Amino acid sequence: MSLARFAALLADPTRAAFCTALLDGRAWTAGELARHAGVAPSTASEHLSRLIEGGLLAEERQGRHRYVRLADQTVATLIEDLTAFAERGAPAPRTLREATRLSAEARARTCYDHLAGRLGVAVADALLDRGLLADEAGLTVTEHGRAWLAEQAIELPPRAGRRGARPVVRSCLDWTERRTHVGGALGAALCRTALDRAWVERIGSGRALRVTPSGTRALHDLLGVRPEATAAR
Amino acid sequence: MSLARFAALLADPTRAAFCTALLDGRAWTAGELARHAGVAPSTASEHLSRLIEGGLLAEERQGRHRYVRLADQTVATLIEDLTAFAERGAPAPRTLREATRLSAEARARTCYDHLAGRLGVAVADALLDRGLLADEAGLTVTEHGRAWLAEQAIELPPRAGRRGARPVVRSCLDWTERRTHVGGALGAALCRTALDRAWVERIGSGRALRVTPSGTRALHDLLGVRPEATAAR
DNA sequence: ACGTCGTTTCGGCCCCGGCCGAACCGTTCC
DNA sequence: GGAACGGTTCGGCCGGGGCCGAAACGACGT
Repeated sequence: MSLARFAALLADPTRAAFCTALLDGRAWTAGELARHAGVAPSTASEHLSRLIEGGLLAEERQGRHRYVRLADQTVATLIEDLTAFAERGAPAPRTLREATRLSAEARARTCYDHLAGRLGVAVADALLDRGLLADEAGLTVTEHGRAWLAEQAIELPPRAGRRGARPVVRSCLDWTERRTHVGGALGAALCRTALDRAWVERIGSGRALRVTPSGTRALHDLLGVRPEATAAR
Repeated sequence: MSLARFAALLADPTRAAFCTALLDGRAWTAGELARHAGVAPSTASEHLSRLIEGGLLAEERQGRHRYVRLADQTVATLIEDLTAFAERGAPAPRTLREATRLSAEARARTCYDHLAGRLGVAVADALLDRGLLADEAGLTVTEHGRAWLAEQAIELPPRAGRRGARPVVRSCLDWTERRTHVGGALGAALCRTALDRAWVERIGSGRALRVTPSGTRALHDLLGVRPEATAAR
């Protein structure tokens, strides 16, 4: 596919809205996306087919539902990068609602399937500070780190690290912080754990997260993440 | 600017052709681009205005000429990334001309203002092997490296490394090799030196480079780059 | 001063593609 | 079986935007 044809997939407001919504890493149904973007179901259906055809989205049919999600992490990164570029130098948001959403996402959000925003960066820093990760020609999990993960009962997928599977740790550049945070299978496992154990919870239907009181404590006790790092300003 | 409006800039075959051509890092005139893309000068003029308005291109007026180039390195990276994504899984080129061009670009090419392709990766590896660069939380020039650059009379711009100026070394992911090569002010200086001293020369009007015999010798003597790394296959 | 050349502006043409509603299909629930 | 529901297909409408040619503009060379 040519560059132009590919870019055209994201060049429509409705399709762009779909992709932005899907950045939360969850699978949405066709109807949810249609309502979210304010178009008729028939319109949404055609858009989804094109996005899937173009390799940006993956679908999963269940009964009468059509679930779609971003095809993989690289798509999520690409869309975040493009958005960051498009929005650079953008004027301050004009509505309070918008300002609140942006501020919440800057504080803590999901980036496809892992943690981003100040929370994501703080966790990455903590893992490096404690020697659980090392930064030598790319991030790697240390021996110490493996032991810690086992201790915390944070499980990586069985095939993690094998040839062909997704890398265990992948650094991912954060557009709000301009800092790297932890992606890859480890990033996904950490995010899943944080949601499962109610360290964080989703705010509304978007990508923004709130760190719960017990989460604040857990992150501090386990990783030394300072509460200020993720508190509302 | 919204994601959709931004993507729309690249979603037109003519504008995409302009950006791809400009990936060679040089400044082209409006007329050259028009002929290159096969459109009327008036059409090209409108496209250029939109790309500049959108921050993708920078212009410089000289007399009756309008020179344009990519706005900066981040734009070049963005376009290379998008192209790589769009072309993933693309079938083998259908024409001999196309196959030749791709193979030449994979061997050695410019990426905006520095060296890429197998040549770029080989040079980056050589700099690391010889301890002229170190990879510690990002690439940095070592003491040894500074001395070597001075010895070779390869000059960095006076403000290099100062706050606000472009970083001295920036690793840049190569889409053909899936390996990092050297960008930033150092990458630009190395590329300029290689062209000035006729270690490499441009093939035709594109981004592809040929390593000259004296270049092969110089790269081997100075950096230990093996001739096979950049010879035609 | 005059012609040439690179570029820009404008008017007008035309097609691509996004949108909807209506009809249809398959699943689920009663 | 029938009704409700999510999703899809199709036909038709409509606007945006890419294209060109004509005309104008400004720089340059003679």
